[in-house]
Amino acid sequence: MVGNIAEAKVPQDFESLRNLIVLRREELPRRLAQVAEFALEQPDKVAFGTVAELAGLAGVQPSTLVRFAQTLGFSGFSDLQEIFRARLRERWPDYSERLSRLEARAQSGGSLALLDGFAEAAVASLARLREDASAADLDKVARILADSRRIGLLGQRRVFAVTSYLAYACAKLGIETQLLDNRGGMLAEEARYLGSDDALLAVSFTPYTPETIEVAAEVAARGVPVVAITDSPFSPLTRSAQAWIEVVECDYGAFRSLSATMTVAIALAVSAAELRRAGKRD
Amino acid sequence: MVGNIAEAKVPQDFESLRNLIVLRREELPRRLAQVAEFALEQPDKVAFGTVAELAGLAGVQPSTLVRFAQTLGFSGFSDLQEIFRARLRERWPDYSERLSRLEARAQSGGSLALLDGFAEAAVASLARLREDASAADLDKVARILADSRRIGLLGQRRVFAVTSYLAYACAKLGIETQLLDNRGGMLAEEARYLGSDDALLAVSFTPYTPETIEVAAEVAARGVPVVAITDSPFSPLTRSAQAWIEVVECDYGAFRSLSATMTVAIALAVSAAELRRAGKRD
DNA sequence: GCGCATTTGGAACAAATTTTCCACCGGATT
DNA sequence: AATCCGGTGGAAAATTTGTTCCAAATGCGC
Repeated sequence: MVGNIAEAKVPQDFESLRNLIVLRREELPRRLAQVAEFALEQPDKVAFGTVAELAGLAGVQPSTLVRFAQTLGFSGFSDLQEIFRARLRERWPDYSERLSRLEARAQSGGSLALLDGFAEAAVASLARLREDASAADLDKVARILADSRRIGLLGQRRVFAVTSYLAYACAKLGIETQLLDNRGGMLAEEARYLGSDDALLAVSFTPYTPETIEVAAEVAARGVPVVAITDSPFSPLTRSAQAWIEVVECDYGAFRSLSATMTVAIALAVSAAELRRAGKRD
Repeated sequence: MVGNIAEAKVPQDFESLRNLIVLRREELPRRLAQVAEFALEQPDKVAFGTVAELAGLAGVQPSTLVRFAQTLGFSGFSDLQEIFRARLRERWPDYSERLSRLEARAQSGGSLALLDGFAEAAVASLARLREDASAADLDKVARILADSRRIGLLGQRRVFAVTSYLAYACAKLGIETQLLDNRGGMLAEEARYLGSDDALLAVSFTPYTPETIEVAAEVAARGVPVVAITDSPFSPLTRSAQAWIEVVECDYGAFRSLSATMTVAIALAVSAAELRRAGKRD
């Protein structure tokens, strides 16, 4: 007989697994207790190792590991290991899963549920942004923007909101901008006035708007510094850009959040303004 | 022959692996490129999954994964995977260490610190939104928007980003809109075309843009339903609006976040679209 | 439009890993 | 002191997993 029939349920997350192990530590036989200690001391190793490796590290036989898992109520060692792996994977509590659960709820109801969903997606995007943001990239982009006389702002369709917001913020910050808004279909002409002492900030996400890509490429070819905010290193924008920032937004339903992008945008604008002020003082 | 003999060396850490993949993305055949994108988008999954699982997720054959690894210079998929695992292992130094790193970079200044600050403000705004949002108000506004033939979108200066985003989203959702963008200073004239079977969604925050207030009042006086997103019950917009939603954004430095407002906006648009669809079915 | 080279899918194969099984050990009980 | 019983080690079995191979498909240049 393995384990105690009375034990309510097998733990599904690391927290409860840990509690269970601590609780039963006393009553476990010698070798199993040895495994218990090892597991709690080296959870990272447990997540990655094979049974044979871990058995070696813990100083027991492979079969003991399996027995240990079964004593805890798992069907085998693999099931137990999955919990250790999930712990590593879910650095911040699994957002994709929560989002899909929210999506289910939204079917049933009302605009509040929708709001919840979009808010959740926005928070997730922001969390991911803070986790992944690279200081080097941000500084590089801000530097280029700060050193330019005037900044062209290029973003069509969904991200036009971002560039128009930037146009407002930059105006407030005393940075000269030109919002390339494709008014009258004159995007290419609007971009023509950017010179090599100016800069272009291009924003585009999948599916990339062709005009944005083309104009960015054209401008870059003319020797104007181009920087970008985009969603993947494979984005066609990265070919034209001297520096770029990667922003991955989470979707909810058919719509993607814009919060992380807006946040990056405003941070860049303020950062560039500060660099300018610092530069002027010299 | 797999890969290019000339390629100097196989990457030993995630950073250089990432660079290599980005670099060679262009010249890779279709399926291998597909794997490349998947790998960079879901590095966590790659770290733990088996070849078969990952092949399923990436939408390719198991053999393609192996080929991908070999093309990059690894002997097989397992070698490649080891790098993804190492990344995950090193990523979790400690929880406390990560927190202090966040603190440290806030102190250190630079654009990362700014980004953190703005992200923090955005998250706070979103949290507050979810606390305070009233289902009744949301539903009422959505209802009015759903019942209108066409929606006028009014928002100047800082919140123009919100209305222009709404114009995009509504177009996608099949809702007819008119973006009142004050082009050529013709705001009042643009608004004149809204009739009593249309609706106006006005957005304005302190300090309220006078034109927005005036146009909203004028339109309301003509019997056009007006709804609003604003920041206080005392906002002048609430006088003209049949229903409104209160959104309080947090500032960081001199700039206020827009995340909560954008989130409310998109939720309203989708909600209105759903109500319309439900209505049409009757 | 034809032939070539490259890429792709899928199945077969080999290696590795997990799990099961059983004999043996050691301590407690009668 | 004999016996019983849970615990343990190790090896064998079963399963899973990574890799290789080859035929079909695809794209490309002539």
